[in-house]
Amino acid sequence: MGIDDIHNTGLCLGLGIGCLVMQENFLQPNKSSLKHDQFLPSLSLGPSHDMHRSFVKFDSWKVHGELVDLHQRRASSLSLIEVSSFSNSSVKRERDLGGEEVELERVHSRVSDEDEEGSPRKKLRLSREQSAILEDSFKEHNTLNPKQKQDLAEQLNLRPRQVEVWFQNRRARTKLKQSEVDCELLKKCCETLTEENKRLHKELQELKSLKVTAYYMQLPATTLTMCPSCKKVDNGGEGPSASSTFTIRQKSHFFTPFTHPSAAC
DNA sequence: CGATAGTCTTAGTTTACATCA
DNA sequence: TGTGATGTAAACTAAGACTAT
Repeated sequence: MGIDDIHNTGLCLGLGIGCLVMQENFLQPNKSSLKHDQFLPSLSLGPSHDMHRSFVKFDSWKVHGELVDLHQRRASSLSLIEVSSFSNSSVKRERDLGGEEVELERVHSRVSDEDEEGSPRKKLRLSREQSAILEDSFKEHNTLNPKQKQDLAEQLNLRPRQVEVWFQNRRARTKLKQSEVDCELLKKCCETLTEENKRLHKELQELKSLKVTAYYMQLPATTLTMCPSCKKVDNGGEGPSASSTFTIRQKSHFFTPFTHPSAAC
């Protein structure tokens, strides 16, 4: 049973609201307390990164000062940060937040493929310390402004380009993980709907057989509106048109009462 | 107000390295 | 111990959005 089948159940609206409520709660977190490593489940199928993107952009500007402190503290506790750069780079000037220019290393793709000897690039493996500091930084904000990038690169003995790439890949991994979580939620939602659909089909069959029995026994139509939960009989129906009376009452009376029988009576 | 260049991000891909059967 | 398959992560590319000039 796929997602398309959910729409075919004819029941997805009611249960879908449950999902939407859940989604709404997930998508409206208290943003100021949201941690980047605690991603909230979401059933959103559309592109949802725009809101998140604008949020993290704001966040990265806001906490810049704290970030530097955090990293300085962390680095001071480490005995050694390995030097892990392999490739050449060209130098370019990038504008900082305030418009002042900061000299940054700028790596152009093909240049970085070769080291000084012109041999093919060696693949960098970040040390544990480097990874830990990058993770800490990512928890603070998952994007970097040029100044933050430069500071982090200096602290880690990496090129700014390497820091930038690490953040790009880290964001991609986070997104992938979140997709997996979303997928699991959708699966569970689908299973729930399938069960509900089966149950309702079964009830429908029972009601249909009850109706046929009543017709052949020539019982009054009002008998058919008896609630199966509380056994009360609704006397409101009148006239010989047993089937139409029953149909209308079935929809209004029997749909929710199975989950909340007392509320129906 | 439209054109252009520069920057940044994402999605997808390639590639080097580590691990395991 | 050597080797191929596989997974992971660093690095790259292309395209689109946005902004400043």
